[in-house]
Amino acid sequence: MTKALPPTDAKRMHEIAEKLHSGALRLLRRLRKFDSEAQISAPKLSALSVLVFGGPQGLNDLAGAEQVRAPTMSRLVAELEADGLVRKTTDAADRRGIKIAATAKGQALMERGRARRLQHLTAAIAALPADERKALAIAGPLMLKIASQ
Amino acid sequence: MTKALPPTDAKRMHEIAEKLHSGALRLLRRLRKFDSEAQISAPKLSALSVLVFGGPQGLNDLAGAEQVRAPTMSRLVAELEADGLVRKTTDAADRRGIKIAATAKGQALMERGRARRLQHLTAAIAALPADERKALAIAGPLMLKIASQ
DNA sequence: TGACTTAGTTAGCAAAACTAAATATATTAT
DNA sequence: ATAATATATTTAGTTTTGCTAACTAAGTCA
Repeated sequence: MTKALPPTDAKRMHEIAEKLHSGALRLLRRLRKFDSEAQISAPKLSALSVLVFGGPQGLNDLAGAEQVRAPTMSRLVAELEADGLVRKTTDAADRRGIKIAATAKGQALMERGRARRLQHLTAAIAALPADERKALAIAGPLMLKIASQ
Repeated sequence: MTKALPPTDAKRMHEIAEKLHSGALRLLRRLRKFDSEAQISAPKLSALSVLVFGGPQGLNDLAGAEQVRAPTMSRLVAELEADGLVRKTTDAADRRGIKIAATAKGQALMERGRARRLQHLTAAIAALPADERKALAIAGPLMLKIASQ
């Protein structure tokens, strides 16, 4: 069952990608369980999260990011705005467009969930040997870099 | 703006956790955009994903994992079953329970999305310098380990 | 045995998500 | 100026989600 020959470069890249993907997926899925308050639906929470972690953006961009049609996102944003979690401002340069941004309240909401997740993740990391911790310390910023390419 | 003193251990752990968390989050959010087919609603896709990547399980476990009540999951599973993506078998040992498992069709559906995501991730990884790639190769399995604690 | 617990389902209902089509308004191109 | 395009919203409708309460069936306990 052991590999007799060294895998090709392409194979190795793919294997790293595979493991990274499933690792990230499973980790976040696990941490998600510690969220449990929020008082806000999944689609709205997801949209708010995009705004908090990805910065202010227009309606179509946000709809695209969330893979919904514009009217759907328009409603979600209106509801988030009614809850005081988001603010809409008309773009001065192009006055058809709006800029949707998370309010302090919206950021605080995401922050509370994030804090709970981080509490558990921090504990897990603290229990690791130093070399493994080191690898994770490098990997975090790297994933971010890949994500923003 | 530079740190005059070395941060405490607790602070370092927390910072690693922070970066890892946001890195994983942003990376997956980015890769998610390459999904775009599926033809299945988000709650169902998420449940199916749990089954494919987490293995067969009972209704209550699945409901817990997805943070929904049992009746809701019961219906979602029934719909997935009607689509041939999932199979229910009664547990021989405890005949109240059922075991819900993804079918080959269900696995294939997830696999297609996964393949598209991996294609992009592999390309990004291949473009990295060797040492960074190395860190990611270690981080993937590590995140998985943390997730399954 | 009979009472209790556990796993899952069914029924009925309210809320939410999502869509296409139509509309208002601003911008760009001819 | 006029037509075409782009951004966002409203309307009107369907579909899906998700809940509680009530139920069936199987296991456990005393």
